[in-house]
Amino acid sequence: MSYDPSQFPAFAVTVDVVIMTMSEGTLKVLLVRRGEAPFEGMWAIPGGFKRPTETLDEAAKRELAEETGVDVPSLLTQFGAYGDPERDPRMNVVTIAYIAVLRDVGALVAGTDAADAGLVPVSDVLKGRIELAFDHLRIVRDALERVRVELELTGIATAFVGATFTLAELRTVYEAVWGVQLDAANFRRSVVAEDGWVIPTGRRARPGPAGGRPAELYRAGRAWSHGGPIHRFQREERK
Amino acid sequence: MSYDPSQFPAFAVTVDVVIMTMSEGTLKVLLVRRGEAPFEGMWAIPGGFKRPTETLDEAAKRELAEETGVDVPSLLTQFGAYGDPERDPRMNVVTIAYIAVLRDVGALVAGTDAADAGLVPVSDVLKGRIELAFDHLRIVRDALERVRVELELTGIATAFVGATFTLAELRTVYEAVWGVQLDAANFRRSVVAEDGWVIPTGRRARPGPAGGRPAELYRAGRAWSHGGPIHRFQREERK
DNA sequence: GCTTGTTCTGGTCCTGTCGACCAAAACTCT
DNA sequence: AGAGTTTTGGTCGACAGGACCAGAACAAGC
Repeated sequence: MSYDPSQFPAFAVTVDVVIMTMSEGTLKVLLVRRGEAPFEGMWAIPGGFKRPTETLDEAAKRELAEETGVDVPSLLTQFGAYGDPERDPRMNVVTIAYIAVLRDVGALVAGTDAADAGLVPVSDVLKGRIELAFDHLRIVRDALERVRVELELTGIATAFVGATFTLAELRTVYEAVWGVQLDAANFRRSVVAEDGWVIPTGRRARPGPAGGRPAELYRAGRAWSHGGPIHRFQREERK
Repeated sequence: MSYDPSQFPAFAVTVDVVIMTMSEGTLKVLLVRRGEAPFEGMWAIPGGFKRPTETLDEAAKRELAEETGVDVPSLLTQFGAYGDPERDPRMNVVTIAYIAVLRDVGALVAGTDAADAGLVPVSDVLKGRIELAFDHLRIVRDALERVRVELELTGIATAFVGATFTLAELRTVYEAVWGVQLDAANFRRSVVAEDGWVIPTGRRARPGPAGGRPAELYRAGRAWSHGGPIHRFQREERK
């Protein structure tokens, strides 16, 4: 606790944002291609320096806006800090990592220069099929684990889908994030039973190319802070 | 993503450790009294500067050892980063916050200068009966919430008790952290049913001053990563 | 128009879990 | 010995969750 304000080790502080989305039924993460050394040309999580005048949350929000143009993120959660001495070969950098969960940002990404930004399946990153700069692999791993927990504890699931959605869409979120298969009927019962979480709009969705009965459209109700309708514990152990 | 290594805003990076323990049946937090400005004489969470050569986890471990002498913490978890521009009036300080859960450290604290370290009930801090320096109140609040979640998801409960313990001791941990009342018989069934989590030693504990049947002594088995024996969801809603 | 295929919706059944409650066991203290 | 206390073990009922089935509502093909 010896505390000398004039003499302290200086660090660079950055904010990295793991932007996750559902696309084509699988969980994807937004990556950018680095234009400079070190790790030039390699994929990385978007991020940048924190400014002295802003809070960490504000910095994350700014980085997200700069990268995707999304201004009001439905979910932006801090989940970890990384400060290993050798994580950046140039200097001492401590980074604060955030998760942003967005509705499909495929259009946004396509709008930017397609060469330096892309949506990549999370599984490809975890399996090492895509190598990331710095310790970003570890950050993505931790982010996924956090999303898995958050999915059970909070209303984060609706952040993956649009303003209105079918229960089948919502179900694919759980299935993709947890890597499980859920019974459509049972899922429906659990979600609808949780009072006030999803609100029927009365309208119906257009069936997909394969036909099928049109699904009811719902919109997100209040998000709870504890205890979602779907739990994953037994599922994992038995699988 | 413009990234100029030679020109970046410099920050001080500190590591703060919220040390929690069970004492006299209630949840307590270890606080130190500040000896210097700002906030001189006020209670604060122990912490200090991160060194450029160590990782964040190592820094937290070092701070914990310096403060309590405990070298092998049963639990030391990073749970948040705080970097509001005005959180330290002197300069830009980003702090990484850790939780350390320890078996009763009352003896350790008594060993140090009693004037500048003390175990304080967490509830007193949350209710504002004890004012903390910086944004440490918020940090303690977040720490408690994290412990509550962790208690359900991991084997953290055994970190609060000693090497061997009775199920009644373990039950008071859940009751104190969650603020609930649990049925002793049901608690026992749940915990013992979880295979391999607590291991009976065959020995028995001495009954307390009020007498009563002597309880079996257990020791901690493996800690699981997901899905503890006790859940709190319905409990909270009904209470 | 009818059939087939697909998807969503609603229902039943069954098992396991969890809380409430009760009773016996094993100790201390008077 | 008896009262009080705490642990341990058991029963019972409510309820949630998963497996499974059937009907409803659409598209596409013949």
